This record gives sequence, C-alpha cells and structure tokens, in this order.
Amino acid sequence: MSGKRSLIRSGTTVDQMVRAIGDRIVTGFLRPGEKLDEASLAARFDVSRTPVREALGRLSAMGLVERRPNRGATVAVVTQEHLASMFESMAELEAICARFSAERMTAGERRALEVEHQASARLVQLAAEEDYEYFNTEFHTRLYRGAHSKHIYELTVMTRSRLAPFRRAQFMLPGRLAKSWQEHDVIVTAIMRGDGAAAGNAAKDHVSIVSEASAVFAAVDPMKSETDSIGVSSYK
Amino acid sequence: MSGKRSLIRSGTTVDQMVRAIGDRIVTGFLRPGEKLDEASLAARFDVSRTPVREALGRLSAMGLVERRPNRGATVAVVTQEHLASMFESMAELEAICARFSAERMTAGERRALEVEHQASARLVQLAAEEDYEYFNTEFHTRLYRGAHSKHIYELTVMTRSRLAPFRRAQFMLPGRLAKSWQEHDVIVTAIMRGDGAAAGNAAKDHVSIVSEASAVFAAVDPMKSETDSIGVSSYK
DNA sequence: CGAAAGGCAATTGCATACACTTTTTGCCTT
DNA sequence: AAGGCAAAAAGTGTATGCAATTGCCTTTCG
Repeated sequence: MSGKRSLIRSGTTVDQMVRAIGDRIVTGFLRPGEKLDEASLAARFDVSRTPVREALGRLSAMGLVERRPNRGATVAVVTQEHLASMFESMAELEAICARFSAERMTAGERRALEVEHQASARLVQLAAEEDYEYFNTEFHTRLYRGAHSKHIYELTVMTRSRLAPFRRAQFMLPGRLAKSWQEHDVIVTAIMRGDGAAAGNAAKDHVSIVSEASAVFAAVDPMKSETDSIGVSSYK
Repeated sequence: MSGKRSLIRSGTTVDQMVRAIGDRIVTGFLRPGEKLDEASLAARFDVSRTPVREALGRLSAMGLVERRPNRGATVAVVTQEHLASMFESMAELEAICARFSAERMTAGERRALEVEHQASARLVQLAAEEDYEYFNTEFHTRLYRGAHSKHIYELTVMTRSRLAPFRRAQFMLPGRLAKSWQEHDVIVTAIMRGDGAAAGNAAKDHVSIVSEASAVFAAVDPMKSETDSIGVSSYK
C-alpha cells in the first residue's frame, strides 16, 4: 500500500480497525447481514488484510460480526428473540449490580451516586437529552462498579455494549427523561438504605421499561419485513 | 516449515491452536504469568506465526491469556479477588438459569433433566468420579439451555469455561459426590414443581459450595506464596 | 561506583505472497 | 430450455519477510 495511516488516531492499527469497523456497525452505517470483505476493508482503511482479519476476529468475539470458516465475515444479525434475550440478561445483570451496590458500596461511592443523581435532575428540567444520556451512562456505570465484582462488571459492560445500538432512541420518547429519573430515584433510595432486594427489583424494572421502549422502535423498523430480524440500522 | 500438521485433529489450524494452547493452560501445563512466545509456539506446533497470533487473540478474548501491545502474550494471572468474583458471578448466573428453567422448561426438557439426574445416582454409588463429572457438566448445561435465553446461555458458558481450571478438583474432596447429587436433587425438585425462586436459591447455594471447595485447593496452592495470585496450575 | 544514555538483540506488528476453499459463470448434455 | 458439471474467479487461510518497538546490555559521564 502507498499512503500513510497518519490521519487515524493512536494505538495499534488493529485497535483503530476495531473502533472504525465497530463504530460503523453500531451507528448503522454497515447494515446487519452485510458482507465484510477483507480486501475491501483493507483498501478502504489503507492497511493490509492482516490487521483487518485480527479486527474482525475481535469484533466476532464481541458479537458484532459473525464469522464462518472459509466463508468470510458478516455484520451480526440480531433476531428479535436474541434481542429480547439480551435485554432480559441486561435486566438481570443490572439487578445484581444494584443489589450488590446496596450491600457493598463505600460511603464515598454512595455519596457520589446521590450527588450526581440529584444534579441530573436539572437536565430533566432542561430537557437536555444529550447531556442526560451521558449522565445516564455514568449513573449505570457507577452501579456496575459499586458491585465490587470485576467479573460481574465485565459481563455487564459487555452486554451493555452489545445493546448500545438499540438503546439510542429510548430518550426520544416523550416524557421518558422524567420517568427515567424517577426510576433512578427509586434505585438510589434503595441503595442508600442498603436494601439490596429493593434496589435489584427497581433496577430490573428500570431496564425492562427501557427494553419495552426500544421494542417500540424495533417494531417500526423498516428493515424488519425484509429479514424478520432487527439490525443495528434501526435508528438511521 | 517442513512437516505436515496431519496428526492434529480437523478444523482450521487456528481452531486447533486455540484448543491446543487452551488445553495446556487449562490443564496447568502452561503456568500463569508464563510468557507465550509466538515463534516458539509456532515452532512447537509446526505452523507459522499467523495462526498462532490469531489463536492468542481468541484466547485473550476468552480471558485465558493477557496481551499487551508490543509486549507479547502471557498466560492470564487470576488474582484471588478475581477468582472469587468469577465464582460469585457463576453463582448468580446459575441461579438465573435455574429460576428461568423452573419457569420455562418444556415438559420434554423437564423429563430429560429428571431422568438423567436419577440415572446419575448410580455413579455416586459407584464412586465414579470421572463419569460423574461428565454428567455434572451435562446437568448444568441442561439448566443453561432450559433458561431459553441465548444471551444468558452465552454468558454462563463463558464464565464456566473461565472457571474450568479451578473446578477440576472439586470431586476429589471426600463425600463431595453424594453432596453434589443431593444439591442437584433440590434444584431438580424445585424445577419440577415450577418454583423459580427455590430453584434459583438452590443453584446459588450449590455453586457457592463448589466455590468454597475450590477455595480449599486454591489455599494450598504452592504458587500462591510466589505471586499472591492463583493460577491454573493449582491442580497439577 | 552508580546512574543514565545509547546501541544491539529479540520479539511483535504489519505487509505481501502463496495455497486452498468456495462460489459463480458458462458451456455442454439431456 | 433446463439442469448439471467444470473451470475460472473471487475470497479466505496460512506462510514468510520486513519494519518498528521493546528490553537489555554496554559504555560513558558525573
């Protein structure tokens, strides 16, 4: 190849490829079921096939692409059943994190959770969807960390990343912001008084509602009729 | 390279490498923290470095090896905290599977579970550790499948595979076989009567006991004093 | 004598070349 | 005209070579 790959960010070439391809999948630029040709990708990003192959391998491990021996890689196609299964798992994992957080969070962690949560109330009043989504991610990450269990944290973050494409639109539903905050409030209250069971139930309900909100968008997905499956392009 | 790779089993070369290296890690032949040199591994298995690299990438995704850019790969070192975290996660995941199984298993699945469970009683009487371990794996796999949730299944199987090295010795403890069967019996009974909560609690207790049994072995691990961490070589 | 800087060997990362598998296309047969 | 077979083209899997980074060792200066 001729040109440099100077315009891409730092890190190893493979890391950049994982981010680049992963982003295009998550944002729906690459559609589910679409074939990922190694040579084309290599040419597209001006690298050789070797890092492309390694990136595809990692993305396959992440569940974003599917690979069959000697038959190449395709953008993972997520069926309705599998999507439901992932949301269900997410609800259970969040419940575990909330329960453990209620039982194990340090005083500092509890305080930080409470402070940030209260601060986010302003974003609801301002209807600042973008900022609220950022704080929402932070909030949940605090719960995951508060569980003080590295493996649970890994499983939860992994599942969340796989669901990322399907959660984008949740705050576009009218009144979702305020409802989300209220649900957070129930979780926080339970955690502050150390009630693990209540925190877990509240967290599970919270995710279930998000799941249903996303299902609304999935249902009107124009791709659905085509393949009877829902892909990451749902939000385009 | 000169020779063929005909003596290894079928599948792509990378698959074989993953199995070969993974087995050596799981069985403790390769010790935690040990450096995995690409060229040496390639020479050892008579392949080029390319499939070795890809295999190391997959094993890294599995959590069996750790990789740092430009610094090569090493056999993953599992700290006591992380090990405890994984067992804890396993207990929660098994609980979820058992609960869902109680609620969702088909009549056929319930029958098969019951039949196989009853059949395994003979293995306890015969003190057939090897065979019982096989049935034990089958039993738990039935629970994972019975949850009828693909993602939960994936998370559970993944966690189990990462814990595999640490579960080997559990049945070597005196009386563990009979106790294991009795614990299975509680789970099966709860599932048969559709009591999700009871099945979940029983499953959680079951794993917790396994965890403690493994902790016994971990505690006497000779490597422990060396690195203050527990590796897959515990059972050699 | 110790510490830091520079060079050297070893190893990883990427590119390219080759081999094998799969798929497609075109021709021949029925 | 339709179906099947064969050959070529496309694409993946593996091997090897080269560049770049890392860690160690030596050397030199304080």
